[in-house]
Amino acid sequence: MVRPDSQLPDTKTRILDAAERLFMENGYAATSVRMITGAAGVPVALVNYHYGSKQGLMEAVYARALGNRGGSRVGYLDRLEAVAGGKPIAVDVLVDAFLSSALRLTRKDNISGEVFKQLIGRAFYEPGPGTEAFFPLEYREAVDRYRQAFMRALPHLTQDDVVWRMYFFVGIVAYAMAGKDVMRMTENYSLADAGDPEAVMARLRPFVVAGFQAPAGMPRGT
Amino acid sequence: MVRPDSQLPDTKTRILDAAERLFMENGYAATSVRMITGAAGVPVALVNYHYGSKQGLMEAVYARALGNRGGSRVGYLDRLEAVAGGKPIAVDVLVDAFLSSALRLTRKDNISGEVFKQLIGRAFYEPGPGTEAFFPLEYREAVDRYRQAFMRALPHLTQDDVVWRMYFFVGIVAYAMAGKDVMRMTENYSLADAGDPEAVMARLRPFVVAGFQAPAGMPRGT
DNA sequence: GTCTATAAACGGATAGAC
DNA sequence: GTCTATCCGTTTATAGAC
Repeated sequence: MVRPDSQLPDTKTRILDAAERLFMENGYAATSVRMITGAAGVPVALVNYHYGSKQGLMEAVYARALGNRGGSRVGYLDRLEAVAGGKPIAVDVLVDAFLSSALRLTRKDNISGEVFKQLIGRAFYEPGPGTEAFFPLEYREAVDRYRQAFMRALPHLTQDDVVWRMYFFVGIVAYAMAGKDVMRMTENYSLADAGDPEAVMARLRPFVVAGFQAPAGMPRGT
Repeated sequence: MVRPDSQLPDTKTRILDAAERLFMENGYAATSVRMITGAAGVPVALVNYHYGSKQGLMEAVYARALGNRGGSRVGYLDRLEAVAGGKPIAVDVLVDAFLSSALRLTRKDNISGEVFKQLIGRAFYEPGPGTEAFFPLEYREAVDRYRQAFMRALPHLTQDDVVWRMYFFVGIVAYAMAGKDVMRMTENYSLADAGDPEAVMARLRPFVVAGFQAPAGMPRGT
């Protein structure tokens, strides 16, 4: 277990690293165990030895990527509300907080921020193991807390309005994280800052904030 | 080829119907040819006979779903611009037009609107055959035309701003169409109108319009 | 056009030596 | 913990009868 003088990570970690990248690039079903072990330079059998099955490996990938973020997800919001002292928090602050706590990455592990984000984004679209298990449990509380905060900040909106707009917000973020950009927008128009998460957030913020602050949507020809 | 008195479609169409549904539900890699032929009630060999390969079948699914929409995609915008006579078209009208021409379905074929939408949405997130080939070619002109129209309507924005906001717009639509709703938002909050495309569009419109009209995003702490 | 039978390769998982 | 060899089911695709 202890190998302080080795250059490469141990086989268990190498498998996880390769799986993370390949699952992210191709998706779960289109990635074979042999592709993973081939990329990691280890024999196939080690996947089952270390992780039990392909599905177990996928779940380990998500477990490492999410790490111990469960607690810290609402921690930031807690602090904001403590400072606000009962008064509503401004929408732009909430949008930033939601983006940061959901996406911002300050890990000690060796996973890169880019990979993490695409991995999370993929969970929003691809059916398969690893995602169903923990996502609702981990995120449900955070979503509800933000919903309440947004409703306090936007008293002109109904709960349905707020939930829908959070849904759209999540959609934008997921697409920015995991989307294929099939219209080649960032390519055809050579958006210089496409690869920089901070820059994308800067573009995102005013769009989403204005969306939240928009008048309520008329349910039907009103 | 001609079977006017038969109750069921011919085998070629039945295969395409089943493939469309299963590819949509499970994704390309997770759907086997045998699942498709099993659902269609035909022997496996007919897939290769009619479509050459599994990939050919996938491409046929997309080809039928997109149909002859190529020409009509910018047709609506053409008419709007003719009516406007050189003056900018209002943002909300452009948003509606983009939604309608990209998503609204008035097909004569037997494909359902729901299936079509999820199929297109899936193209935005899943790597695999069928999508790369035609999407840029079919949509590039439309995207560029709308970009120009949005820029005329929003003179305070740079081209990068407009393209980014169109990108966010597409992201919302794709997520609303194909997303897994992994946070169970529409479920936990029992959004009554989640299944109704028109209702979702009504919720979407004010959010996106306000987002487009927002002040320009500051590239970095300005 | 339709079907059965089969080919040839690949999938995940395991047994057992080291 | 690591690795080779293998099992066995499933995969796509095809050959050839009807």
